[in-house]
Amino acid sequence: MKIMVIDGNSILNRAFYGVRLLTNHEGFYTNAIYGFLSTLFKLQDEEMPQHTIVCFDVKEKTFRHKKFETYKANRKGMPDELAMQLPVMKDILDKLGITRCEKAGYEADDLIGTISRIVGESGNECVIVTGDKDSLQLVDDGISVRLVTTKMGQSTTTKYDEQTFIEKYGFKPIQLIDLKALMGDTSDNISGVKGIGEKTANELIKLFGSLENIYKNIDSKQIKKSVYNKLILGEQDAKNSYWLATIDRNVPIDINPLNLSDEFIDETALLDIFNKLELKTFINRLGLNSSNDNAFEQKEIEILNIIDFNDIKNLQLENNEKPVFVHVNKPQSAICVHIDDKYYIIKAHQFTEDEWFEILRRIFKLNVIMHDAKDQIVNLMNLGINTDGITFDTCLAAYLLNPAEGSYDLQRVALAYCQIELKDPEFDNEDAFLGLIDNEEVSKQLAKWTQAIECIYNEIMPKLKAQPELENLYYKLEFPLMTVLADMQIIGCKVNADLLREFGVNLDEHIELLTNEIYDYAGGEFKINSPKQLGEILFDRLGLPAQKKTKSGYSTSAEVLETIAGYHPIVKAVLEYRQLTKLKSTYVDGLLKVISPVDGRIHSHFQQTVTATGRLSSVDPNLQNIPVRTDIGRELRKMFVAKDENHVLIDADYSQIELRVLAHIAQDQAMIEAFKNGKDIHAATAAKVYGVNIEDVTSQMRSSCKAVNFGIVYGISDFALAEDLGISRKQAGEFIKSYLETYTGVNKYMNDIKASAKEKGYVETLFGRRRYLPELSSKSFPIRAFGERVAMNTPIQGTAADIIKIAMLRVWKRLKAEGYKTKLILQVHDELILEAPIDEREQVTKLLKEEMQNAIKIDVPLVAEANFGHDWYTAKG
DNA sequence: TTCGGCGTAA
DNA sequence: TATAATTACGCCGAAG
Repeated sequence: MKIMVIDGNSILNRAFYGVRLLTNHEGFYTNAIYGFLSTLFKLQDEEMPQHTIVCFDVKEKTFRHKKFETYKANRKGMPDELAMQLPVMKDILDKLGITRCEKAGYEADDLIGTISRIVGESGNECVIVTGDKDSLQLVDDGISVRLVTTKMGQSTTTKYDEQTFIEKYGFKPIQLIDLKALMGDTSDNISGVKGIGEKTANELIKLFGSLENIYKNIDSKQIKKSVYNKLILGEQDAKNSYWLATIDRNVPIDINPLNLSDEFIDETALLDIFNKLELKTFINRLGLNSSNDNAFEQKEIEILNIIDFNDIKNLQLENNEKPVFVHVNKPQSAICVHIDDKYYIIKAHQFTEDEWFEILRRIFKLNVIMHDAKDQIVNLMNLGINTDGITFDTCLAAYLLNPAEGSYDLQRVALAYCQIELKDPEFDNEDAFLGLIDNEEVSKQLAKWTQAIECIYNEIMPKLKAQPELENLYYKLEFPLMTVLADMQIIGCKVNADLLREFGVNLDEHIELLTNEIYDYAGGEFKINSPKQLGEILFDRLGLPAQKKTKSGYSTSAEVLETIAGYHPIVKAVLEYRQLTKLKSTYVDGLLKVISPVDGRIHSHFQQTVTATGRLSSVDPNLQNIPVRTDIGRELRKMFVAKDENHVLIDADYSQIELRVLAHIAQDQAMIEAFKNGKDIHAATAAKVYGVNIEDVTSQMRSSCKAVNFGIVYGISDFALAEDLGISRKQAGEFIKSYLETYTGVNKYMNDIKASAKEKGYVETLFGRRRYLPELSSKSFPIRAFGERVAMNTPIQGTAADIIKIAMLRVWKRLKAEGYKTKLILQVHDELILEAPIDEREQVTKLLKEEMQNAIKIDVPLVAEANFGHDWYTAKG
């Protein structure tokens, strides 16, 4: 008989850190469970044991802790993402009919030691599975260890029996205890003998065999004087360490490993659990799914390489209502079209350019479903190909179902929803692709990726339908918006490159002067942009008072430098240097790099599946953080210009959109009233909080209230407000208190939303955009507190994002429908920028303000203000 | 390559 | 108890 004993905690840990974080769509983490079961099933297949036992540590202190308080004292608890998986893991094992073994006061190692001894002594075979080398001491006749290691996400196991152990280590397994007694083990906080490391310990063991024998022969000439001294000094440590490192093989365990009943597998329960966890591979693996709705997974992929243009015609691609799954590879040079159960592979190099365009034209008339279609739409539209056929994007849907994932590339989504592991493409650039072009692998890989899209679609559709508001958001807003964003990306924004270069030269001159000035003050050259070197100069060499520390040294942030600017002229110079080099490197150089040589315009990518709140983001370059607050920074906006003298930029931005949204969501009558009366909200707030007439509000009072108004939206704390306003924490606390007494509705909303988030596990915007908040059930206070702030902020920021997206879509549609030449070119969270022919300016401005202000009806007016000019600097007003 | 520190925007 | 404001992107230096 063969028994397999698994160190549950050890394998679960390895699985957690070895498999990247996976969750189901509700945000419940599943990666450790996934990894554990993969390992378990793989080893069961390989070893074919009659029975499997999984041992777990119990939370309580063990007999080792009781004797030595320091034992494993430096161990940190499990992260919450892992802790939440543990009880579910145990439940799965129970339902699999696998014996679990736990005993208070003992570690899993001791249970394994005992079980393996009993099995070994009975003449049966025992295989131990663990990720912990300590257990190797248990290796004996009939007892082997499979040591699991994880490298780059792949787990591999090495099998040790007595012979292989001796070959590798040169001594017997049991002598590992002696070795550890000498060299110690930092991970368990076992001291060993001070000053003796791995090398000396190994030599001693090979010479004397055991700790006991070393001390018996302590006067032997074979021991060097220095080692002798260390051994004498550390004798007690060595003995204690020996005791700690020894696994107890005589635990009074509650099971009899030689008489285990046959495993009963509770299929119904397992099916339910795996469905909830969205771990479908295990459903298939265990054959739990008799109805077999994943027929396509088992089906051989039928690949048809299309090489003759006439074949395209024969495909009867026209007028096909059925969904067609399409995947285009990265250099747009091959496409896979999946209809019914066939996969058509079409490679560009086998056709003339005209033929290829015609093929694309036909394909994208079909009812096409893709993953991450926006960049493809951009490419196709640039080729003049109509993409109206595209009806669904699985990437966008995955984002809406859980916008906090961070990344939604096909590989990740396929793994999350279908447990399909797609290999990295071997041909993601033109050369590599041409090299492999006729390789059958290329076709196969394309087909597999396309198959994954179908699987995701089948998984995601019911989930989207189950949330009607989200479904509505998807079809009415996000999906159509994708085309708007593609359009914006194609049009881009014209940049005056000459002016930009000139500005850069100017900056360089100033930077040069500042650099020399700083070197003079510092008494030598150094990298001013290195916080490390700068910190040493300022705080060590010049002896300026350090304020804050970071993980790696002194903080040199602008905030810190400003407080010490009076002490030494170098500080001001550094601050100015920072500002100018920032403008030069990030903006001047950064923007020059991305001006298209074709049209002299910048084509930023507006990303739709990045932020957790529903906002857009902008990359390559980021046009949502072009400076505006300082005069010198704002100069950059003069470089963003309308296409010629017959055009202007029109810039409209919402006034206080987030506070307005807050007033509405919180149904705060006082705040709603203030907005309805068209008052300056910060001044109105000050008047109420300070109890004065609005005419008597000082600029000081207004600015304090402005800070609180901002802070409230972020989930304020007295600490942060105190920092911001430069007042005491107590004062800040009282200030917040009187603010919340003024706006009681806001106060109630903040409490209610936290309670509701905790209860439901998520928060929503006005339009049902949802964000899950696993942070709220964390045991760690900072993480929980973060979750609460996010709960307060996301509905506000997210609703504002929804609103401007609605406005964008309507503006774009009206411009098109009413035949304007004006184009929507940029969005900056609460601001839209159009490029308009001068003669359309007035009408289009009216249209723009109208659509922005009427995007939705809420209990406060939405106000948008518009300006225009030849460049962004002027248009911003 | 990847990470920390910093700074830009809403 | 301990922590200390939301959402992003990009550059530099330093460590790997």
